[in-house]
Amino acid sequence: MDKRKMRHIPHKTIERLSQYRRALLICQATGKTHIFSHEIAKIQHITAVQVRRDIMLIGYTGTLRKGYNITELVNLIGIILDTDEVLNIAVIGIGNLGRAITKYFSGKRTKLKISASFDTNPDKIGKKYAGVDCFHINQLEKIIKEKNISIGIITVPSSETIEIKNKLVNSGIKGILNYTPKPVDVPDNVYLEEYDMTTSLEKVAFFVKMH
Amino acid sequence: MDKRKMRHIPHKTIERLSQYRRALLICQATGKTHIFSHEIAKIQHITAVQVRRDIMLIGYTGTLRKGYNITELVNLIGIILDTDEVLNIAVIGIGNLGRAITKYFSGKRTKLKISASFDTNPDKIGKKYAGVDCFHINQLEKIIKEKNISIGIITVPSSETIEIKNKLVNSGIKGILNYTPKPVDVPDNVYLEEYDMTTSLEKVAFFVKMH
DNA sequence: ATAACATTGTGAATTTTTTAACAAAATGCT
DNA sequence: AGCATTTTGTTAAAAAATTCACAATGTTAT
Ligand SMILES: NC(=O)c1ccc[n+]([C@@H]2O[C@H](COP(=O)([O-])OP(=O)(O)OC[C@H]3O[C@@H](n4cnc5c(N)ncnc54)[C@H](O)[C@@H]3O)[C@@H](O)[C@H]2O)c1
Ligand SMILES: NC(=O)c1ccc[n+]([C@@H]2O[C@H](COP(=O)([O-])OP(=O)(O)OC[C@H]3O[C@@H](n4cnc5c(N)ncnc54)[C@H](O)[C@@H]3O)[C@@H](O)[C@H]2O)c1
Repeated sequence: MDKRKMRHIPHKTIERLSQYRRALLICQATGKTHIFSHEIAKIQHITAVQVRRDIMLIGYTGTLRKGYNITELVNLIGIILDTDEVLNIAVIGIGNLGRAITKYFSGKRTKLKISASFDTNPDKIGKKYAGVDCFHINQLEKIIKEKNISIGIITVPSSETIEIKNKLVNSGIKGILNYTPKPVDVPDNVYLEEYDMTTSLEKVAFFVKMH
Repeated sequence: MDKRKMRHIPHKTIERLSQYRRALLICQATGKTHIFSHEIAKIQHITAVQVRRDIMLIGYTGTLRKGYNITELVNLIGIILDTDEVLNIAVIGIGNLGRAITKYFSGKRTKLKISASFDTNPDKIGKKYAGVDCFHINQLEKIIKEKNISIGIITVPSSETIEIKNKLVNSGIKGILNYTPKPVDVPDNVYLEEYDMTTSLEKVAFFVKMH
């Protein structure tokens, strides 16, 4: 699967591939070797056609009446989503959310590794959280370069968001995942993703209200 | 804006309205009274047409060359998204993530209120987190009914997810926001939203890899 | 007063995403 | 072997979401 072809995979498919892989790994752990499109669909609350279409788009082919080989499919998704080398990640702000994230990723996916965390609180600096060292924020640029960190996750109080974003951008970060409720702007060469659970919750509230 | 009309608002617009409101409230706090579509667009990293289209869909009209009245627009979004009464929410599992969420919502939006939290750890039960009482999980059904809770946020270890989901459904919950990496199934009358940051992070990683 | 400009609102066009429909082929049943 | 069933892969159709294009019209500058 070359880069030209990968460029044509829709954004939505990329998201679903990540979700499929998680579901597949869970199934794999139960000893299953093959899975049908409708089984994946059930887990993800989507249609079987959608699953088959996504799998078709990445050029994988299942076996008729047997379904998809889980190991092969997982590997192929890995070829598309994962980098060749481990991708190093930093968490900025090791409060409740930062710790939840760090713990969640520790010793998990091989290709995504939280390699450092940063804070300003002297009680936290020098400690390890889920095995990850916590450094003072003014070491950010140095450590990012040293450890070849390419993604930063922002979990500081929102008053600090802009400053942290600037520090990350100045350190040459490639991608930012911003979990604070303060939207940021980044240069074109930095990929930005923002998430605020207020939106998820308000969406649930809206559809609850609408029955 | 009656319910019939609201049903025709696309899902994506609902999400963006929530985001617009957050951005508008921030702008409002700085003393601004009006805002242009391209200003909202800039904050949200989308196009101005998209903003105008969304605003058109909810039936609001700006002033030519002056933009949208922030207060009026915020109020109208409130009419669409918010329930009339306060909507009570429970957080199940008051670990790192549960506490981050509880803190984030405490004393924030008037219409969404975290009214109770639940855990099994005896050290946590009876305590308050960001002003919210923590109860033992076997009080779930009782408290949900007593406090008229309609949405549950699941933040327990993923091994417990299914059990908690079942307890919530049996207690008559209307909506579930599942933050554990274990996908769940719910009956048709319960609205479900799931979020796993692995997907966000893998998406960032993918686009970083693609330049 | 006039020209130049900025901004909204929206019909039409385009693009993206999802769904429907069904042929092809493997499996199992009788 | 023949038939019914299941499941994939894909083409075509439909639906949803986004963007284009521009008329309408208020504002500012001269
Ligand atoms: N996106 C979401 O859904 C969501 C949910 C909950 C919370 N949040 C947000 O996440 C952020 C963190 O929430 P939390 O509950 O973990 O808060 P917290 O107060 O527990 O943690 C913030 C941490 O950042 C550190 N910090 C402060 N200034 C810093 C700086 N300049 N550089 C480095 N570190 C700094 C603090 O010492 C603290 O450890 C907040 O902005 C909150 O609003 C987002
Ligand atoms: N969606 C995401 O992006 C994301 C990010 C980080 C963590 N997570 C997930 O969120 C969950 C919580 O993470 P965390 O770091 O807060 O974990 P944690 O261990 O700090 O918290 C879990 C809490 O649940 C409680 N608990 C255990 N069993 C329970 C039960 N049966 N009923 C009620 N409470 C129970 C524990 O006592 C603990 O307080 C995990 O499943 C984790 O994988 C999701």
